[in-house]
Amino acid sequence: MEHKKVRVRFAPSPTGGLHLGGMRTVLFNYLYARQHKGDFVLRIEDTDQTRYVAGAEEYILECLRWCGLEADEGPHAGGPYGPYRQSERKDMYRQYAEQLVKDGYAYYAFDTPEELDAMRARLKTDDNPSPQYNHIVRPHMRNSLRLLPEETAQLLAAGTPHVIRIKMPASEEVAFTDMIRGEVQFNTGTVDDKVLLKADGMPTYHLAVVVDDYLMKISHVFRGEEWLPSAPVHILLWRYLGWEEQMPQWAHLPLILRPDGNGKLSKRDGDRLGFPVYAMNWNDPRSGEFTKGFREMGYLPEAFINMLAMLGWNDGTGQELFTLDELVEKFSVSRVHHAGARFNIEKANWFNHQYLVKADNRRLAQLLMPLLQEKGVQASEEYVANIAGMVKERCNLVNEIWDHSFFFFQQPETYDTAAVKPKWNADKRQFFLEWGSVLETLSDFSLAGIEDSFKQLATSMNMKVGELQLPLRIMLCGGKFGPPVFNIAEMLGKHETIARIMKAVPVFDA
RNA sequence: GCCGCGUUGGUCAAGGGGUUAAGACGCAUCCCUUUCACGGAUGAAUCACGGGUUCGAUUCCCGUACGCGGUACCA
Repeated sequence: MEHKKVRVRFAPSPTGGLHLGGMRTVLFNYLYARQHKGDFVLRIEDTDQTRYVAGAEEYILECLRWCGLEADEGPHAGGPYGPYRQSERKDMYRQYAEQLVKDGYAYYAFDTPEELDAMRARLKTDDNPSPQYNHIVRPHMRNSLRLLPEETAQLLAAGTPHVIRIKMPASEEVAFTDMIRGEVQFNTGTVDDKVLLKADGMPTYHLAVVVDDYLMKISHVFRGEEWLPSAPVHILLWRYLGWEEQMPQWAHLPLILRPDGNGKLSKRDGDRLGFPVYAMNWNDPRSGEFTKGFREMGYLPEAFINMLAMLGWNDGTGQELFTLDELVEKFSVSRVHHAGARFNIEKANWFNHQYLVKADNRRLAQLLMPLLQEKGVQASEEYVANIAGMVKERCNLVNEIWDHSFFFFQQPETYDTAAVKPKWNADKRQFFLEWGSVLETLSDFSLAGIEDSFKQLATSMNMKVGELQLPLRIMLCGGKFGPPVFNIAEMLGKHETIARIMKAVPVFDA
């Protein structure tokens, strides 16, 4: 068992956008697999036909691709343990459920949804708000445990709709060692008789995970903490199916919580608080609802991943910036925090800033192109790259580069005159007019050339350089922002610089 | 209700019987810069509560409180 090859899986259900928590589960699976030279499998858990959403699977694949966390096996890549969509494996599950019935670990239940509702309504009290179908109530329901064998046989023969439920022992301790939490124990008496096979012949999650993890030789399961309560069901299934020796090791990851208040982070929180929750834009074909994702908001995938990794894990040294390779090398399950972590968009922005500053300018230019096109701007990639390099350190998101550099692409329409007018006078006006003609004849329109001419003229006119820089900035940008002024002038080029000065002077005069 | 998992500054968190209880984000002040940012410096701010155990508990044990998760023919 210790020598078993590491095989992990990410098993989402294709029902909508992939959010933060899901992506972090992907990450941890990926890190563990790579670290142990194992396999990372993607399995689509689409056993609920009613929740199927067109495009969700492709969307998930694209999210993994964006982050560079692609699976080795899956519906997209194939592999020796396919098919990797549970809907395509439908026929494989029934036999296991039947075997469990035969072995006395499960039973047929013929209760209709209405009968189940009635049972719950009848048993519901303040002390027991959600009655379970368990060892206490099952003797009173329509199932093969209570019915005579011939009655059951008859119902079955007649094709009566039925499910197969696991028969949880009345009181047995089920314990296991969670890789993150250590010893965890449950009493089976508190767990209900989960449905394993639904009336439509599809397995539920509980049966499908166990069967598929077994068939796909999964060695370690990383999943959200919300699955912890159903772990005893899964463990019993492994045991009842006779596969306990092959059972994977469990690791229940802490949840990612809302930044404010209480509860698990949801898409709604993002909408309400104005930050993304999904990895990429998601357009729900059913509701028509559109949700913005990290990618389109201008986050870099490496920053996104780094941020996700630090949400619940750290290496103990205080280091916060890690490349994917470093994470692969340093990740350790024992250092995963036990408690849930509140998501903090400010910190996410800081991570992105770190990577944005380090990012290659050509790449930033390419990422920016769609936005520029949207703004109706035409510029060469080289020009955009230079500009991105100039302003990126004052941005958190790729998309913010525009907000800090738009004046490179279009002349100011309005000016922050309040910042210049109080100190605007004839001398300054004269200075800019003269400097304009100096620039005309300037052969060396380089940063140094521009700056020197500016300073020389200022000195010769007995004026303070510092007091002239702000007006110049406002002439060129329209306001008090942007990179160092002379850099802007250089980037704009001689003609544009002069044009902007001449355009602004009368505005300042007015 | 029941079951499970948690609880170190506003947030992410290190630490783990004796520490001035790291670091990061954010915030504040200052320096740099006649824009903004970056960078630098400084600062405010934390061991949920109550019992044990111990010479000594933030750290170990037990309770309590609080939070979260689960309690579907959803995953």
